[in-house]
Amino acid sequence: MEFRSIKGTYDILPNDADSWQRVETCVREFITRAGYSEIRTPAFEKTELFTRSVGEDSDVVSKEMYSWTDQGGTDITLKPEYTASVIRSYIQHNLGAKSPLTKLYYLDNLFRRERPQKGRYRQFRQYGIEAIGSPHPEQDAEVITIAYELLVELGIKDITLKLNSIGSSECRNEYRQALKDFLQPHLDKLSETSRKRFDSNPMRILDTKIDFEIVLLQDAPTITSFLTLDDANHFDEVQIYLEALDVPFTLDTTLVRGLDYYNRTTFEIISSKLGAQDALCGGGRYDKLAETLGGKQTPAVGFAAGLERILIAMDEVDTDQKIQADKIYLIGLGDAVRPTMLKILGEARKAGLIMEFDSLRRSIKSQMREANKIGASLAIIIGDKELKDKSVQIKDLKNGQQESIPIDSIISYIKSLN
RNA sequence: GUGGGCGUAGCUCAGUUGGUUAGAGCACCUGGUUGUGGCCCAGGAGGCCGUGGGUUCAAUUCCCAUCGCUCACCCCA
Repeated sequence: MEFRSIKGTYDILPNDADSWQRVETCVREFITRAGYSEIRTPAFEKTELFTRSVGEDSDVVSKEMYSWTDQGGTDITLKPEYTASVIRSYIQHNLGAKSPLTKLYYLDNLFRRERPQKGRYRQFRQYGIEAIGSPHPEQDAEVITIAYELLVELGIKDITLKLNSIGSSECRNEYRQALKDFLQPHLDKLSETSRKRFDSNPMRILDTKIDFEIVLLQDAPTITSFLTLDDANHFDEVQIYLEALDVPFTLDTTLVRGLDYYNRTTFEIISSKLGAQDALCGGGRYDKLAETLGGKQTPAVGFAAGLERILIAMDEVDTDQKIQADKIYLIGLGDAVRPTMLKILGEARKAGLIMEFDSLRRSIKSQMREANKIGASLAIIIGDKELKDKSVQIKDLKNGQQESIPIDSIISYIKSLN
């Protein structure tokens, strides 16, 4: 085969498109009800938007971006995540001037060049929301609740909400030092990757999957004990409000997000139905991002959820409830009837009827089989005999009853059936 | 970038201790008398057995390479 879809990309065929549409519709309705409006930004942005916001040293920027220099010499990158792009647009159009609180959502394609595996693709779809303008913990709680309740609404079971606070940058510096002090004596026993992280990004060591290190880290200082009073209060309030909203969560002091712009609240929702890539969604607060991108100081909180992963998690759920519209199949016999047949088709569709016909000039038997296959409830048959006396046969495919009616009354006849 | 698993029909998979025309189920197409579906019956189409090389009288089968898919590491949604 000469051409196939590129590694990490895939076609959504008609069969799967049904479930995609159901999920997308559900997401849009749910989020719209919560008062969030859609924003769509271009598929690519200046590369620097991401290097600056996501972080030069992050995995996403350092090795996963689809970047190129265009013919005009501009460095361009296919969006690997949406938040930076949304904030760029927020600043560019001065949305903050229209309202002190801006609530946005998106549902779109993103691109990262990673090795594909279960729940991870190079072109993937996310939906996400951003609440821009409020520094207060009730906003964190609302955002988290939307993430959680939407998954529940989609029928996904066995999900766990993990919550943490990584504080502000000041206390993170202190914590980073404390963590290094703690690990220093054990440095020679750590894995190679952990030793590298010791210098570059010690907090990532908390993500380790090595048993020995997990045990060792049980006694390590936790970020929560380094939070400033304000940070700690904020975190406490988030928890109080989540309880008020009846959203169950578990605290996880090892939850360190890979994007640089987060501060204070971070969270993640995982599903046991997925493989190693078990995060259905993740997000948190990012109060400094707008400034980083040259805007005014603007607190914000949001999350992103992977739609492929949601679809995988939903697979266990029974989603096979096909909406069966009342289809009509138009059967023509012989060359002479064709103009009349197409006239019927055109008028029926203008009248809002759901009608299909056979363009293969097949036998009546084949056409009847086709009518049955597509689940039509009625078949209209027109041949030379009918053409002569300006009538058609209408057959009810459920009970097999068939009758002859005048060709002019097809639409009114069908409408009278409902 | 690194490792494991897997590549036979559109799909799910048999099979060959190396030996003539490579199979099944589902799906698809056409028929089962003159112009009527669903069940049933009959027939049909569709595979360079992923690709290239090697061993052999003989390779879909054994060996090597390569490509692809997949899962995992890393990181993330």
